[in-house]
Amino acid sequence: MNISTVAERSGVSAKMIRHYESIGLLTATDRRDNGYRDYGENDVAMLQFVRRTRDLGFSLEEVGALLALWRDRRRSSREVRRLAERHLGDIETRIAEMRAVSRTLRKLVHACKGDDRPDCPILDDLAAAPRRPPS
Amino acid sequence: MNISTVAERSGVSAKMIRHYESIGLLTATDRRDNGYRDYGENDVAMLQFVRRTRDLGFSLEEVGALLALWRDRRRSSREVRRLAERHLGDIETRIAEMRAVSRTLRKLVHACKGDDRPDCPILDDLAAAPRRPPS
DNA sequence: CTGGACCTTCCCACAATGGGAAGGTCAACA
DNA sequence: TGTTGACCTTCCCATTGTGGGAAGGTCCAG
Repeated sequence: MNISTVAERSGVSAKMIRHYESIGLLTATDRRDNGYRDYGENDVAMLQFVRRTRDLGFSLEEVGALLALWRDRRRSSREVRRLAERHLGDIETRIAEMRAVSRTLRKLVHACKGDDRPDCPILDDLAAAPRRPPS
Repeated sequence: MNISTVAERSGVSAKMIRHYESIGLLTATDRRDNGYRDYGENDVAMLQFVRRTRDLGFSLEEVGALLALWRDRRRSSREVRRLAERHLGDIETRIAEMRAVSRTLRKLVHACKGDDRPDCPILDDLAAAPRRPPS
């Protein structure tokens, strides 16, 4: 199977497959006589795994770890779970930060008339940066 | 005022101040005879504005636009508000996406025993990627 | 045999930030 | 006065993940 076929079937672009191989995330696949990479069904499944894992926001490093655990029949689910928990924690932290930003922005947008005149609470707030407005 | 002083007072690192200048986000400041950049109080305020704007997640391009509006006494608050609204929309979209990821991860983590054994719903789910599990 | 659709590698770009090298300058203290 | 340490300057490199595109080889259908 050519790279573009496996790319389409897995949802990982050919560009990225080559890149993942080059950084060692994926073990290099066999080449045909003409130098073309040659993939099988297992590769489709593996790349789908990568794709899904990326979709859940895991870094490529984490994807590598998860791939290794996936392949390791003697893994402990504890390790997998720990990895997922840590990532979940990161996500939740980032969500919390973004929600704080979102709240602030909503207030500011709300306070701004949005008309032809220059007076603008948004700019005022940005200019008055250092002090934290009392929530 | 030297760059490290203005950096400390504004919360923008000296490295970044130089960088912002190099990409044209900031107009180049005056130099002393020895070639050192020289800053005044206005620059502190301006960099604080940049810092705060960055903290709210605006891109450098948007920071530039906001800086220009801030300086333009004939601006319309409409323009400022539009910019802020667009950014707010982006943030909210991203939050929604991350919350979906977070929900999925929470379910998976919950389903995984996290013991010494290899059975792991997390890996199972990642492997079964393509289909969307019914929520 | 030719053209279009593949494939290969290699370099460049992005966003935003930081690290660090190599070299010049300033100020304080012995 | 000389040295030392803390500044400053520019320049290049790394990060993270993805894509664009060039230059060149290959394959297949008409």
